[in-house]
Amino acid sequence: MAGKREQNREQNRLALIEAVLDSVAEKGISETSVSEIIQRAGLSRGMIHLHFGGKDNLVQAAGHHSSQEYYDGLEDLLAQAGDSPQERIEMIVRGDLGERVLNQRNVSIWYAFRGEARNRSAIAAFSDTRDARLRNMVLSAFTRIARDMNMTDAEAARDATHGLLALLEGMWTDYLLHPDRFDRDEAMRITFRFLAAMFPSYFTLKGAVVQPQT
Amino acid sequence: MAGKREQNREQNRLALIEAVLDSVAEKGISETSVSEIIQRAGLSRGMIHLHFGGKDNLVQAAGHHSSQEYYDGLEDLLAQAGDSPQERIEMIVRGDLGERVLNQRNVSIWYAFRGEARNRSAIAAFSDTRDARLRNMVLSAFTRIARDMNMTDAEAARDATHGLLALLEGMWTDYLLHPDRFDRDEAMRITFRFLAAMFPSYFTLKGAVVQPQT
Amino acid sequence: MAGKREQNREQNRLALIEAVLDSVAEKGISETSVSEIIQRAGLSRGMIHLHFGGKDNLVQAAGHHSSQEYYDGLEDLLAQAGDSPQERIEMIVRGDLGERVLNQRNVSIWYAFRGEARNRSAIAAFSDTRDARLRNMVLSAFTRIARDMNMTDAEAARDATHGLLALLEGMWTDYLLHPDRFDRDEAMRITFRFLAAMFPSYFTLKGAVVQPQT
Amino acid sequence: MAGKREQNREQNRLALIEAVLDSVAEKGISETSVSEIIQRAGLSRGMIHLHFGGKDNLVQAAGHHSSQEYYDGLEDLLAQAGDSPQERIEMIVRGDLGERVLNQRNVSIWYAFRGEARNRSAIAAFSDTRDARLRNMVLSAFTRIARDMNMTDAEAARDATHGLLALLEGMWTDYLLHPDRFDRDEAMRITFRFLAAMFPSYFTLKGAVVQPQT
DNA sequence: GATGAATGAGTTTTCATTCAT
DNA sequence: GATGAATGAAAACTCATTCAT
Repeated sequence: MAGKREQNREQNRLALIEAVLDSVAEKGISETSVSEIIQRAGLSRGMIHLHFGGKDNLVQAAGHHSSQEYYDGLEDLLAQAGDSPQERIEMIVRGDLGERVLNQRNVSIWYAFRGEARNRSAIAAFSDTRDARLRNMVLSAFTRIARDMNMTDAEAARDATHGLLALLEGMWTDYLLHPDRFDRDEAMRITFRFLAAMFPSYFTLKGAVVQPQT
Repeated sequence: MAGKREQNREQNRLALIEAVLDSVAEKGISETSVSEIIQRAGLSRGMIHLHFGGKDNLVQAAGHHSSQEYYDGLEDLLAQAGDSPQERIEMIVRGDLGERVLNQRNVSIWYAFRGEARNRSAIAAFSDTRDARLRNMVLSAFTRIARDMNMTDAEAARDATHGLLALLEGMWTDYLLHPDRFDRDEAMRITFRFLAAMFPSYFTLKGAVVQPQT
Repeated sequence: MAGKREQNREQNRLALIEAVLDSVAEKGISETSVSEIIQRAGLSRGMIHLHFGGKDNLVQAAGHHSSQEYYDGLEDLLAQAGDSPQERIEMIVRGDLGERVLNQRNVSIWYAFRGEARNRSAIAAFSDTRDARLRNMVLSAFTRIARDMNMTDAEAARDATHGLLALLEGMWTDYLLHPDRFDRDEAMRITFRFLAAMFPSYFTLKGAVVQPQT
Repeated sequence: MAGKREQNREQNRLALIEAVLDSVAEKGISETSVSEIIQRAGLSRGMIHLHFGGKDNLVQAAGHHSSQEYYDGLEDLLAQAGDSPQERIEMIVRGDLGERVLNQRNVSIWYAFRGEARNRSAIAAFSDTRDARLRNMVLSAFTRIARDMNMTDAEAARDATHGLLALLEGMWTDYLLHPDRFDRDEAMRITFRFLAAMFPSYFTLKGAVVQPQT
């Protein structure tokens, strides 16, 4: 079996990354030691330096991996979304606030990495390109809606984009600080309330208005 | 002179706290070592244990200090605000997005502590009690507005509170990740756009509507 | 073809030995790691243990190889030398200070092994047995000269041997410490000056006096 | 006692250096680990990094120290030497081959440091200035002798200097490789034989001719 | 009270060796 | 036979804390 070793190699790389993410989520970055990582991964000490050349690189790779997973998940969802702009936006909101993405582990990891300038900037390069794509998707959806509504306010679509994404970010922070009392439905309702207030015939408290607006 | 000693004591305590905050802002929590702190403060190694009994306590005190400063600043602003609920809310928004509060140092510190908060409950603590006070101020303002508007939706005020605070949080995250391209006026406009959409006769893109609504 | 395999085997052994010598010359013994060696040799990690049973054995073999090369070269030269004792001595001097033998790589290797020799008796060993042969060649040449000169001083030949070899050693050290400013001709002249001073009618500043002394 | 701590600090620095030199002499550089050093010095692990910032720096400091001791010792001797050039040269020879300087420990250390390019070049900078001073002392002594002898050969004094120092180096190598069979008197006799051969009325097999030469 | 040299537990890193493929 | 991923003992280094001065 020729590929087995190669396959195992990749498996171990991934096991280390997952171990880092688990540890970061549970104990925080500063308590994520090499010993902690290898114990969780059930691998040997030397492996980290073999595959990543050092702990720091591994931690960064883990940050990269986590960010990649987030964007991949979101883009998967969008591929399934309907064509109307409001449906696409609804999909993003539901994705971003859904259990698969917004959960204790992810939120802890996300904030842990953001907490230190070092990791922040290391991940930023990659994250920003993906973020820009997401931002543009939202922006083009809002632009279509604004055009449909014959809105004269040139900044409305851009502000709505910026505002929606900021609101979703804020929900994540909420979750981080109060995971016990966080209410997913409430977060969703608040978000749609914001959308409904800005684009009344396109959104309701429950989500997108799917029927075409006459 | 006993008073002078006491005064010096307090000065040193503060110098250490500020040194921690500077270091946390610049290097992050995990690179904020005792050596880093005393070098910045220009004080001796033993000082930390003399005044705080250990590094962890000092870091915690620094976090506490930082959050206290934030809420103190906000309350100062509120003391100057008009009586109307929309003015009080405007004051909070302007305070939260103003230069004095929303700047690189503060944002870095805030996120650094949050990144570790999950694991160090001691750090998490100070974020909470005060948080409730701000939340209640906003909630009571929105409740008054909702009552004025004869809103039937029982959750509107609570949702608006939650939404506004989340939006502001999101703006902070924006600033954290892209301090260079952050536009304070845009953030303000977006926030008021959200408020204006929900409470049209109380807010405009520019801020609170101060005149009484007939 | 069985012979080809055998040939390849020998090729790999040699490649490893040369890689060790290159690394020792450039980086020193303590920085000559297995990784360094296999990278230079372009062979696999396991090869070292396959052929030599471990790194230490390989390093020792490399030292042995290097010293063998030195003595082989010297004996080649002597085979070409004239019969007279002064010619044989001249040959040794020219060989020892010539480019083929006295060059940066060799000197670095030589001193690197000597630096560790005291502690690793295995390394010390190969420096010794061969050394005796060289010493005896020189000694017998000087003994013949001393007898020819009717020297009464019983120790003269032995002292001359010891002195000449020490002088040559000293020249190597000179080269080691200042390869840039080392002057091969000067080294040669000094050596022959020493010989000419001790055995005036057998040596001049230029080398051996070849004509028979009446 | 104000200076006691400072004094202790210096004592510990020195203890570490001596421990390194002992270990290098006995076990060689590659087996001189931090654990080995602190055990010999009876000090704590952290001390090395406190005083020297790392093992490498300590090892280099030790090399520096050893070299300094050598030159200091030699210069002390010269201060006691007579005025005549032959007496000064005799002093250098006796110093260099005497027990205080030429002993197992020193020779092992000297060659260990020379064995690796890294240490060699690190010490070279300092060593070379001192070496140049020594070399000049010898050169000026030989120059005076050559002038006294009305020697026409312009290079004689320079060659004698170079040759003498090379010969002494060679004796050290001898000692390194065969500490058991090394004979200090023989080394001395050979060296003076070389000097006597070149400057007959100034040196004998026993040393300098002190009486003025008519 | 203040200092900063000293400690040593705990962390990251290196690297010769092993062994499944 | 050859490979190179995997191992883990041992190495270097960091750093909060202590305590003699």
